[in-house]
Amino acid sequence: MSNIRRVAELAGVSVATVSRTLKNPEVVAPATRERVQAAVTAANYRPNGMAVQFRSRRTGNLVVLVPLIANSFFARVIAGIQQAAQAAGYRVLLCDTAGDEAREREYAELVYARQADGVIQLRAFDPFAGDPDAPPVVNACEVLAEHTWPKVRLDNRAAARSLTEHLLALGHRRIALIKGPEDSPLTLERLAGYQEALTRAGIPPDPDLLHPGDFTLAAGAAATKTLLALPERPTALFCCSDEMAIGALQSLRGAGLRVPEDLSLAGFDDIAFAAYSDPPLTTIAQPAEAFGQRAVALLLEILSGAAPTTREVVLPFELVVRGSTGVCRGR
Amino acid sequence: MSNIRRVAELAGVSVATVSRTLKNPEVVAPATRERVQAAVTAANYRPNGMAVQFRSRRTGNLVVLVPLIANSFFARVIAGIQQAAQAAGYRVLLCDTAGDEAREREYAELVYARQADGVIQLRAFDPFAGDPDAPPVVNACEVLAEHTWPKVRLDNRAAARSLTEHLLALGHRRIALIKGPEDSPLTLERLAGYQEALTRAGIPPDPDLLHPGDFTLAAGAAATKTLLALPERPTALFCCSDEMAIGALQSLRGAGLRVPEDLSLAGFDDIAFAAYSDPPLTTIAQPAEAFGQRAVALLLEILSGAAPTTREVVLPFELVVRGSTGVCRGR
DNA sequence: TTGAAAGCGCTAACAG
DNA sequence: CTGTTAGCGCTTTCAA
Repeated sequence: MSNIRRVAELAGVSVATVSRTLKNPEVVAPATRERVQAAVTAANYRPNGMAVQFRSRRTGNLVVLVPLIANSFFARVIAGIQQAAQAAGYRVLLCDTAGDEAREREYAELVYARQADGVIQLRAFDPFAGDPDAPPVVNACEVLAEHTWPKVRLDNRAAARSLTEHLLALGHRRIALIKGPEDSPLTLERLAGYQEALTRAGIPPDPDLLHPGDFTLAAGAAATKTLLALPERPTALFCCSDEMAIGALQSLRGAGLRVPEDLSLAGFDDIAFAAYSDPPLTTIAQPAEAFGQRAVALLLEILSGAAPTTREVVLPFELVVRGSTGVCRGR
Repeated sequence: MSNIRRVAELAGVSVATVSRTLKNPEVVAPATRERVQAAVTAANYRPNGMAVQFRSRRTGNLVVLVPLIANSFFARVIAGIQQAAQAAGYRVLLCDTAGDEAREREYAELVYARQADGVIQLRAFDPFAGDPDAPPVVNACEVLAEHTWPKVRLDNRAAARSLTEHLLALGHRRIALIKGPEDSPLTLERLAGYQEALTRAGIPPDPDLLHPGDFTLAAGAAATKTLLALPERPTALFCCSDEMAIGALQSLRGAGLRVPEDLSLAGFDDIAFAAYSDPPLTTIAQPAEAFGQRAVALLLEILSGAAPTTREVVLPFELVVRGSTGVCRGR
């Protein structure tokens, strides 16, 4: 594979002229330009990306830290990131952190090593904690409220409130909540929204109706079994992810309960499968791809050196009512 | 951020010695080594990755071309790739090709630009077609049979045959097949396995029972509607992906048909949702993560310059029988 | 065991 | 408009 010098020789010009022809063709005389272009073709020349990066001090890479790539929701976020990054000429270095902070730090190191220009963190964790010269980071999806990072988030509290109000409006009074992991900001925000709605409706909180989960199918199924064993069964079940709701559905069937006749069920995320369960799932739709796109936009803004115009983007959610929730007939 | 020169000054040695201390500590005198290490810490020095790559002509990056990141099956393959690459000190540049050949070529270009050392292609397409000095590629999942690339694949034909035989053993004679895209090798192989099983059972092929799809929920639902409208309805439905099978389930419910009493249903892939549908899905389990891991292993082998020991890895499948298939009671 | 020196391939002043 | 020149930060001979 040939280098710029060979092209220069072939075209009978200096390497500087070749470089210019490639980057700023307009400053090169048409005749010269054509000669250089012909030489480029003849030599099958392609600039050495490593040298270009090295020289121009810009990698064109973005590191993305994802809790779990295989998750239906994050997969869509990643698709959005991917698309926006590509459109802007950036590449995406994907790291499935699997909740492992060491691995997360390892990838974050790439920025120190100048292998990437910035980071998109999809989890509420700061791998650069306490570092004075931490690189540019944008925090999306699960957000660290107290941090100064630019954020892209949903109003999870309002969303959870909205869904809970929907269940209340159907006459439900015993509404169970299958949460995310105990310490996750997502969990806390959604729990707050849920409790807010109940309080407004004058319903005292019942800790028995709260159950932690980890957003997976299995967690939803397991939590549901526990909740069904309560002396006074809930009449509605609000799961903090659609996957948990689909898991819940299995346990409900196992217990011989019909949805929504015996018990209403709702999820969160509106993944593709939500519309295909039996019955289709009432849920909160999140604009997953938009999370990715907006995060990239914010990061590129920072990288361009412009004063950051936005510190926080709050994306809209939508309550999607399908067949899994219905009027409370119980007790 | 400091560079190697500053560390050298701080430690009172040459830059060469600093470099050696970092790469080959054993060739440096212990006393010197310690002085250098102290200087590295003091200066908070981290080697400039771009310079290292440039100099050593190795990027440590692998490009992965994925048809669709959001797909439940590919998400698992990617997780496997990610994990194996990380363990070997490689990073993954992920490209969601969305079936767009131009985009695929664009990412493939990264290798020419020395921004990546090799490519893992998860689709049956050669972005380097006709190029004499094409970079190292490993082809996994959907494989281009006629190509010389090392491959990691499933025996799709045997898998489809095995599933079809399962249906035949249950007494089914009219078995419909919802395929993948018409020209995909995956489709052709699975179709061949399906037909082989029918032929062995002495059942003449019926083109009406074949329907193309694109592996999505929506495609499964749509194809099923068409198949149910046939004058003589099939008694079993074999979908080439679990997502299509779950989509099919919706149309079957819509038509008032019970599974498996009125019609047996089977999928392919064994995604997590397959065990949670109603009824749970009979399917072919693929070792998705292993596809990724083996592909990385093959690629690294090539990159290391060793003579390639393996040209093809065929991974095992497993027929998982769940509740969606049952004895044929129809007609 | 260490240092000096020569680049890797490219870009970007600065002259001309 | 084009060429000369000086590196970017690091690795790696080659001598000492």
